[in-house]
Amino acid sequence: MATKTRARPYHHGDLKHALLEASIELIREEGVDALTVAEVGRRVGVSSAAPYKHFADRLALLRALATEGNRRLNATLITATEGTTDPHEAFRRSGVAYVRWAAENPALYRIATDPAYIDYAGPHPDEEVPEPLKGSMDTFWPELSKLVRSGSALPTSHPLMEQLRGRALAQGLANMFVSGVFDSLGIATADAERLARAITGEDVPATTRKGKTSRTR
Amino acid sequence: MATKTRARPYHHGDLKHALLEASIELIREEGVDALTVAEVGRRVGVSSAAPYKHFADRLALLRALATEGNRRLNATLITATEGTTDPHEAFRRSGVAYVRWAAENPALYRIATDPAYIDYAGPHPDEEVPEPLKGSMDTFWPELSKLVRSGSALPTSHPLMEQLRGRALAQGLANMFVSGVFDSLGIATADAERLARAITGEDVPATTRKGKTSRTR
DNA sequence: TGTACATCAGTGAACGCGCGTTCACTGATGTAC
DNA sequence: TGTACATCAGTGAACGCGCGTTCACTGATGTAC
Repeated sequence: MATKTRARPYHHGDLKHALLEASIELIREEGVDALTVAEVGRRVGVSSAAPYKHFADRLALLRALATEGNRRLNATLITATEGTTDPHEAFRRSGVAYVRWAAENPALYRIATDPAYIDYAGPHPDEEVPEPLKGSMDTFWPELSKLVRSGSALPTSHPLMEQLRGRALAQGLANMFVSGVFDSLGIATADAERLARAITGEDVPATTRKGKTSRTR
Repeated sequence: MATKTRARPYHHGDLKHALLEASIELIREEGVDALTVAEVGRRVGVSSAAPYKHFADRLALLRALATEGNRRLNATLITATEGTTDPHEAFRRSGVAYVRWAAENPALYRIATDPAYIDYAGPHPDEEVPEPLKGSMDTFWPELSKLVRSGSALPTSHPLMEQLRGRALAQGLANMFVSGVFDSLGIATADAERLARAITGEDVPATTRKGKTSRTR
């Protein structure tokens, strides 16, 4: 999709997509606050009014970004669980993948989980339905809602409690990465997986330092 | 509007404190984005330039807010663990208190944990040292940093891993509340504690609906 | 096949707005003698 | 005790800025006949 620097076609071709792409790059480089309609247009090499042909307003752009972020995150989770039949293992893998994705895409992760831009009750009527979001764990939140609101007992071993614990764990760890605690402590992003594994119940072996010649593969 | 008709004293007396207080109220009511220097001044009934006599710029105000938020959160945690000698129980209680505080102060919690406004390596040189922050768990992050960077093994049962797990759990759950998932599902903030307990390993009994003895659903 | 015309996707200038911040000022307070 | 003066805390007007958004426009494309 990388357009070569030939004489710019008078119509962009796929401006909407390009705008989203540029937005993602922008927030990655300069943070969420740097995202302005004008700047995104600038990056794509288009007038500051052009984006309004594809997004009603700034909020619509943010919402589209959130949708795209969730689409990518979800795709990552699905990929991570491929090849496993054990649901427990699948759940753990997706947790690790979740943390890693968040650590690698902090800005987009933030937008994708910001209630201002998403709607847990479903997509906004004026937005396209994010197909892949209708994943396997789609029923989790409604089920949890019903359980809690019924006022019934919440045994620790309840499947929903265990799933919630797993999600909270992953989200909390992801949050730590995104919030920059580790950065300011000098812990590399690459260690996300090690910590995630250790926390989710796997004994993580020592790394063979100095030269990165890891024998254990 | 003019608040009390009492002849306004020409000097406010404790404007700095009043500005922080007004800021907290403002973000609680209208969200973090609504926080502007001008609006805060307006709320206190003071000119828009007045705050600059106490805060160098907008960022300094935000940082002071973050510091104050952490001070309050930490005080809450300390209170929550009073009266227990069992460190395990103390840790769990502080986790529950953490989630509850975050659920009740979402906007302030956000600012207080935003890396843009805090510095995990210590307070900024131009800021006052937040005394109570030097709490009991002060050594956690440095210790974790040393452990991870040493590249040594990370057994699941390692005390630091267990503490990190607890923190991630609390932070994840807090995040869920702050991010509004539960709100949009109709789960009341009051249920924060029940969920937090269930997740941290306590079997939570059914609620006896006071006043609402409805079995009919 | 060519022509006419509707529609689409961008342009570029302009706007109003509220923000952060500065500045010269003034009214009140503290203090030295 | 009073007086003089430095310092402090707040005022109110003003500024430049960049943002979001609108608007009349134009160049390119699609389509009916």
